[in-house]
Amino acid sequence: MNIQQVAKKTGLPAKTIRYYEEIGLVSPPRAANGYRDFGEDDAHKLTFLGRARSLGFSIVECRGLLALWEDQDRASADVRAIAKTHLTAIEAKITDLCAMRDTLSDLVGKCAGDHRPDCPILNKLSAL
Amino acid sequence: MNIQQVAKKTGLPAKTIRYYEEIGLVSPPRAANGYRDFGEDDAHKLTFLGRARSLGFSIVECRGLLALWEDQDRASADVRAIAKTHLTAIEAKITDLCAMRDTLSDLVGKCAGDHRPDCPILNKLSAL
DNA sequence: CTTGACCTTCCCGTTACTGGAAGGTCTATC
DNA sequence: GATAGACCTTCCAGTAACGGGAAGGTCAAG
Repeated sequence: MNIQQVAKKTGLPAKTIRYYEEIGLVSPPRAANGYRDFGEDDAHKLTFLGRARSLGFSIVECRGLLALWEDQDRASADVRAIAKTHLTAIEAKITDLCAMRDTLSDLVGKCAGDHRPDCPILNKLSAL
Repeated sequence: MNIQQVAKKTGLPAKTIRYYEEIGLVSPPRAANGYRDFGEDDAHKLTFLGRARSLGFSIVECRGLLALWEDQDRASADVRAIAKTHLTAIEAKITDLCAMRDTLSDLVGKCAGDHRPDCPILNKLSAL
């Protein structure tokens, strides 16, 4: 498979796949002409990576998950630990964003949004 | 005021303040020895920036808010527009993260997390 | 044999800083 | 006056995870 084909199959941009090769997440063999020649195993791995990334796992975490995925003797506890850490981080981010949203939503609600210069949003940001 | 003093006063790291000067958000005068010499106006501006950043506004948005803040003839509608756009982006991000959280939370709940290799998390990520 | 769609590598740009090195300055103390 | 330590300065590099685009090789079709 050439890179465009595996891109289509996995849903990842070709650029991303090249990048993943560069950082050692996949190592497709090369054809005689120098083109990457992806096998089903590579495609499967890339699909795995795409799913993990879409769940917000960082590249470092993905590397860890990939290693566990390929280790037949892994303990599910190790996978669960990575996922739990990530889950906690996501929850923290959600909490942060919700606080921002609440404040902003409140301010937007209070701002007349007309031609006049008086603005509760700016007032809040510049309050002493 | 020297940079450390204004840093303490605004809660921003000195490095960040230098960066804000570099990108033109503030322009403190220099003393004879070359040190930045912040006035109350600079400190106030930096406080404003810190608050806006803590609400998740990007630097570009902050630049816009700052310009409006300093424009006595501004229309509150312009401020409100920036805030609403940002609010929408935040809400989208929250939606995304909540979806990730739900999926992950479900998977973590299903994973035994013991010494055995069987793991619903990896199964989900590698499903064909 | 040419066109167009692939493929390759390489390098820069993105966001908003952070860390660190090399070197000048100020203040206090001995 | 020397020195130590706490400031200050600039500049350079790195972060996460790619995306854009240039320059150039390859392949299949007409």
